[in-house]
Amino acid sequence: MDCSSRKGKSWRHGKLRGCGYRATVGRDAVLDVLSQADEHLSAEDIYMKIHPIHPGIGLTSIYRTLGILVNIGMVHKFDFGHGRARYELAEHPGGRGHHHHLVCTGCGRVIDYTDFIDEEVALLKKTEEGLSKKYNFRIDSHLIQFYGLCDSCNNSKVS
Amino acid sequence: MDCSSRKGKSWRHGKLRGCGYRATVGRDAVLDVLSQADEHLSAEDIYMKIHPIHPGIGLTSIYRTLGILVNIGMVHKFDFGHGRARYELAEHPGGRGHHHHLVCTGCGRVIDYTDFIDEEVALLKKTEEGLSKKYNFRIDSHLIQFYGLCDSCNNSKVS
DNA sequence: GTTTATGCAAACTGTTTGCATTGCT
DNA sequence: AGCAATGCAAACAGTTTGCATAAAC
Repeated sequence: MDCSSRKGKSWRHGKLRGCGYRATVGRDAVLDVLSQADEHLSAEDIYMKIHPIHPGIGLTSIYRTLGILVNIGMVHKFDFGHGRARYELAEHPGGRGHHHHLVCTGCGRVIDYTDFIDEEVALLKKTEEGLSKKYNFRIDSHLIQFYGLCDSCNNSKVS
Repeated sequence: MDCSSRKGKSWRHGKLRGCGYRATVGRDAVLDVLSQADEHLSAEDIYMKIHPIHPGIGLTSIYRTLGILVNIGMVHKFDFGHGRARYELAEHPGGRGHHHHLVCTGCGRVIDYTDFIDEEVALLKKTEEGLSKKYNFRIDSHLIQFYGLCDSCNNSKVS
């Protein structure tokens, strides 16, 4: 979904409103937490961060809000295979902050990397064009992840 | 995990045995179903296919078997964001059968594509090398997925 | 004032686990 | 024989939903 909106100081509200949603305290709080986060947060992580400030906001609303934000493209939802979904603010591919993931299958650690991002994004863009045409598919986003063992898991492994 | 094994007609048994697991009817059945499947199956899909032939094999075993197979690298586990994990036989990157995914966020359809695979794999390999070195990470596998709307979902969308 | 969002508790779903039994080697 | 694998039922975790209330517009 795209839903037009003006940018600006509180363009989040604009974006929500433009998509037909109301701007509420809870939704704002979720966006605040996500924009201050430097890692991928689970719904419960977000709840924990919001709760001290807005004790009235329940986990259910967090889930409902995240659902909306993912739908309108403001937030990306990830699954690193640890049973719970993780969320982060959407960034334009190629823009500052765009990254891919390195997931440790040992301890679950997730490293964001930006190395090779430009090349990757360039190839992805080309691939996207080809695929869109061939399969008549409108591509909205992509996901690149590498799986393996991180430094510490590698060392602690008995072989 | 790597676990040495001889190839050959029933190298699956060898692989299992080599990793210290026993070769059982259930495990064989799971591997059979996976190798005959032309799409990504969920644990329950696999159960459904096995049940008519081996009514004695329960869903629990399927899960346990899949866990093992994923661990020893014979099977890849995917999450396309539809609540259930999906499994497919592992293929060597660059080998015949290696593909990436196009996931429709509308209807959940997953298209395997092999277009651009060579280029993608080449770049991934280079990226892997760089990342391995920089983060001292042992990379075992990668995941590339594109999300968007498929042909039919695109057309049925009212905008 | 009307409509949408929320909280709470209960429901749901996919997956995991405990334990007694079975089956591989 | 000995130990690993299995089935069953129950437990579990994250997420979703029904419904009455509260808040946004």
